[in-house]
Amino acid sequence: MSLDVPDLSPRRSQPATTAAATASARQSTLRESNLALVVRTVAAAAEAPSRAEVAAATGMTRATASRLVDELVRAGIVDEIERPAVLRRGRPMTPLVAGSRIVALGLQVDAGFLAARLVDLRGQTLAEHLQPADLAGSDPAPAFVRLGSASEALLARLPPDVRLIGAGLALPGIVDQETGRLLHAPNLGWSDLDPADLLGSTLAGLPLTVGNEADLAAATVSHHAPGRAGKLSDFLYLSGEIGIGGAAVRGGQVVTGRHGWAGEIGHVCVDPNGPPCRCGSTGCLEQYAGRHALTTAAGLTPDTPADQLTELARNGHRTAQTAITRAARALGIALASTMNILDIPTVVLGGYLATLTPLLRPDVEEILQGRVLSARWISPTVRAHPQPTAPAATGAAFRRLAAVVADPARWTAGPHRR
Amino acid sequence: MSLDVPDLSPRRSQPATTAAATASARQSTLRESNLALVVRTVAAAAEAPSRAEVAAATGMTRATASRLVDELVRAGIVDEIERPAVLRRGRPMTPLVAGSRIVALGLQVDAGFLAARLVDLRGQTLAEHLQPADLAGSDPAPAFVRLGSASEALLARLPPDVRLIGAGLALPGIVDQETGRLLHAPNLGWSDLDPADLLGSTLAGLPLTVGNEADLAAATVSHHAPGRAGKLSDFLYLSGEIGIGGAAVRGGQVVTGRHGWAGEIGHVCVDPNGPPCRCGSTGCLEQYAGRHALTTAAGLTPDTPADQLTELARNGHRTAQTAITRAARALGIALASTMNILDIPTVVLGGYLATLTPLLRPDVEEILQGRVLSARWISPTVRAHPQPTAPAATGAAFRRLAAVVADPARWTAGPHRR
DNA sequence: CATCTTTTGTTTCATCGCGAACCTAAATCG
DNA sequence: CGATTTAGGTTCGCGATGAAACAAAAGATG
Repeated sequence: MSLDVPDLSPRRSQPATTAAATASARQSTLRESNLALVVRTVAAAAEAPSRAEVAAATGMTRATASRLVDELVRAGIVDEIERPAVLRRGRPMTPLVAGSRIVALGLQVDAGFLAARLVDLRGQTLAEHLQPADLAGSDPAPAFVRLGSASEALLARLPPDVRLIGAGLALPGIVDQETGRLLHAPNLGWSDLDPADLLGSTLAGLPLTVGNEADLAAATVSHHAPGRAGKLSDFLYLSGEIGIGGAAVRGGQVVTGRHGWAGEIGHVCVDPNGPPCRCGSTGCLEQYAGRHALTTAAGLTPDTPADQLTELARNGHRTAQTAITRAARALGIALASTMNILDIPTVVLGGYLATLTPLLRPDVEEILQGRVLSARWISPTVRAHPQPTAPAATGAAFRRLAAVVADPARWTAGPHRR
Repeated sequence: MSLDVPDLSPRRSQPATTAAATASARQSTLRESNLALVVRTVAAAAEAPSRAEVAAATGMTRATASRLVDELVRAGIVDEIERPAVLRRGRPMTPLVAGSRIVALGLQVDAGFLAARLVDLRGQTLAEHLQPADLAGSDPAPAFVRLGSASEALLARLPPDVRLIGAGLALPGIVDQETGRLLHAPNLGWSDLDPADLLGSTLAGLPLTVGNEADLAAATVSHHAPGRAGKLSDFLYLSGEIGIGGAAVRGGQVVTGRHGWAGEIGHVCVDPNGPPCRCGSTGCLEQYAGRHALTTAAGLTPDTPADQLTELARNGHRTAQTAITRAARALGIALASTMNILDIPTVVLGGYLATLTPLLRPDVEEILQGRVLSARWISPTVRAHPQPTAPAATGAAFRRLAAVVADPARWTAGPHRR
């Protein structure tokens, strides 16, 4: 079961059908697979590799690797860059990197801001548009109109030779993966709306995928760029502005679940007799470690920044300390349950929780050590991952770009499939 | 990302390596993939298909399907069976089924019994050996010796033409997937031992995989036979004799986690102030809904059978009713957290919990409806799945046989790889 | 400075696996 | 008995990769 050999088995991306009615592999499938392997290899490499290095890394002959690279270069999915000044003996190589003319649009709607960002296959931001906005309880339509015109402005300045391959949208709520509808966003007070529809004509014709904010933010922790893995490939991710968004990453892939509703660690029950949550349940983690819950428990205004809370606690502010201890305890309990379910002993805290990590970590790790079944063999760890603004917008773009890495044949000039 | 096209990408069975250093696909890979597809198709089919039907189901030409089937028949992985009496017009077909001469040995050690079972690729039990045993707190060595001689007896009576492809062992505890060691089995009181070593010479040379009992029992819920999916492909599974074993199944695959420690739903925290658990934590689900906890709370002896408990509760036995309500409440809380993490709204209760399901279900489902975020769109359901004796032994055999379905080329006469 | 060595990348040809078209086998139907 | 229908085999061409020789472009060396 663990061969180091390619697996031509059918994709299980959609719910498994009853029978094993999946397409067989043919010669062209072989080529598609190897094209994808070359793109993955180029994208994942720390240093721009040559054709020969790609061949060595993949086990292909130089001939095959070269043929495939040529096709990818023609399609703009891989770029040849200037050869380096430092030369070794032998014919100088032609360094290969991911194509900078393959671009996706990443969008994010948050309770506090709107973001639109253009990202290329190398993971670099070409242009972005960020604007603060107080959207909690607002009418959704104007927000999407604003986001649409921001996108338009970005796209207008795009050089003519880039290929815009799609758009991704991150939303802080429950999204239906099939239809792309936002089912419920408690912090915004929005329910059952179709973002693709509300964004309107701006993005007409551009394929749009909608996803959960925490899931997409987590993707920027696990990946520096599309196809380039970060240091961590297995971790739980918690982020939150008002509530707590959660995601689980396994093998570098975000665990979205069949409908896209997995990873809601913020609504793991800490204490069934605890305070009521907006979600209708009681004692959810969010009610202890959410920003709102935390600042309120500390006797501060809801929008007190995290570093101020940290400073107060460090200077002996008793209620602040109690609130943080309470949050740490809740985090420990909820994360322990999550780790027992998922076998992922690493937690990454993002957003304002990243700032609080030094205060939270000792208590959380102690509780995890006592409550996680496998702690005796692998000690659970908590770490912070400070994010740039609107990481989920980048993550949304990554998700689209990852499709090019996974199946580049769809974007080459080759014979069109389906 | 969701094409109905085979995916030749490398297996991610082992932890993702840093770079994308995976083998490229070659012609032989194509063949291996299509061989596997044929085996899957034959194994999954409800009615034994002909070569032509295999071709139609997979999208291959009849020529290709026929070639591949021939090779599989030669290797004994697929069997041609007698043509049916009822004939249609045209040349009669040759029905194909999974090979009955490919056999695996499934073993299970439980606190209450030992089991050894020979299962073929069709999922049928060829022979089995079950014996009661009170192993809690016992010395592990004699138990494995007994299991070894039971296996020996089974293997001795095996016809000479069968191919024994391996053995699987189910244990009620934490197992290290890499090494196959049992790290900790609280109900047995065993720690850190090597089952392959203790089973000794009997199975020498036979590859042995060790797995968690609940994970393997869940595999028999999701699959009727190796490669033949059951009705459910996404569910949480709970079983327990003394404690509660848990497993999560997603897309027909048991979610084992990176180290094999996932799915420990029995140790999700229901109430941080609850009773202490053997695992070192407090308020685990097991302490409310485990058999021991349940019978004790009902004021009965620990080994009271489930149907007797049911009868008492139905006849108005107050403490029995209270105990069951308490268990249902705990199940609701723990399962709600699990569902929020995994996006799997179906629970299957096995073992003695299956018997109690009629009493538990109303309360559990009501709590789930209130605590699961996605319940408004998909209502969580609880169902029972009564199992035969030692289901995990069958599951352990299935796991080995599934390797043949996944990669039949390793068992054909073709050129040996690696 | 001419030549050797080394490494990259290309070209040519053989091999292998699948698809397409045609052919044979074995049954029912008329 | 021949026509029809369906299962399955045979032959040949195509496409993709591998192997090996070749061409290119640099430093190393005398």
